[in-house]
Amino acid sequence: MPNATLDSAEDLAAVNALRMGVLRLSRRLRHLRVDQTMSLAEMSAIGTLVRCGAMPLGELARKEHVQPPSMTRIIAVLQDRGLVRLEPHPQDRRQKLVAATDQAQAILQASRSQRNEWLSQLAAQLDEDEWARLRDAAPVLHKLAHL
Amino acid sequence: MPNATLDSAEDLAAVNALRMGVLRLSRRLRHLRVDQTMSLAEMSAIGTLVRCGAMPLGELARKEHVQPPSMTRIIAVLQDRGLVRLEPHPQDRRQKLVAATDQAQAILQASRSQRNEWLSQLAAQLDEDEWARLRDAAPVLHKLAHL
DNA sequence: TATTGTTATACTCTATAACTATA
DNA sequence: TATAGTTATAGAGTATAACAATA
Repeated sequence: MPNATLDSAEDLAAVNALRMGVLRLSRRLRHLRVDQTMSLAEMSAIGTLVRCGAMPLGELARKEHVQPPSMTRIIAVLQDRGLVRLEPHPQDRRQKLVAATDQAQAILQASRSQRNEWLSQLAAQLDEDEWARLRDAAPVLHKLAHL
Repeated sequence: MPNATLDSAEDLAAVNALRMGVLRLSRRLRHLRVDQTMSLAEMSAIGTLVRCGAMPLGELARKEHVQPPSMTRIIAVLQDRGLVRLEPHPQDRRQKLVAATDQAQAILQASRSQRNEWLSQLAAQLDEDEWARLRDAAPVLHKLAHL
């Protein structure tokens, strides 16, 4: 059942905290990224490709909320590093299917221990209740970003 | 009591969702900002000044997690628009105290109805449980960004 | 004619290094 | 000598507009 109103003072305060928290955290994530040679946008694109499978460049751009020219550049970098490969679309020769390589999958896997280390340091300063709230909200954030 | 371990598969999955959700949402927030003429960094700086009161430029830069030269530029823009004023530090003539003006406070107030409208549209597509999770996590996100 | 993706170009935001003024 | 802030400069990331190839 959808939430229709959402106009209490508490909701508004939460919205502000959410906005500012996301902004500041994203700025810090930029500096704390595990693979210093890969940008967040590149990491995110690879993650989506691994999770959802190969798709045309335009569709990936829509999923990542960037314009097609921006995705063209992101993909060019990833292709140079052997993390994605481009395949012709079987029915439409205008389109290019972008697919993550095995190496991309391996990099995502390898970075997990580093992510874990960084996150543990940060989360050690949260209590169990705070961490549980983040854990519960993570999939909703994800959904919100796609609405 | 601090959370020491944080190494379960569920935790790792939550970390990934959190990272990606924050990244994507911050990208969308950039485009959905209420005052199209003001950047998120500018909004955030004003919010901090209104919330915490006047402070030296360097301290504001640390709070916002940007370098001093970046804050110099942000403040210059805000000063041109009459949203902050610079005052000499009473004890140390090297420092400049940055203070939000009444106009800045008024702008924050005026943008609230617009924020509400945008958020309502988005939140109408979440159910009550999802929205509650975001509400609970917002202050933790805020804290996490400052750790 | 409409659509997919690319190229050319410019803008925004941020950083580092070098500098000035003050402590 | 160390610190607060500024100026100059460069880099990353993204966008819009114009273009090419295909539907």
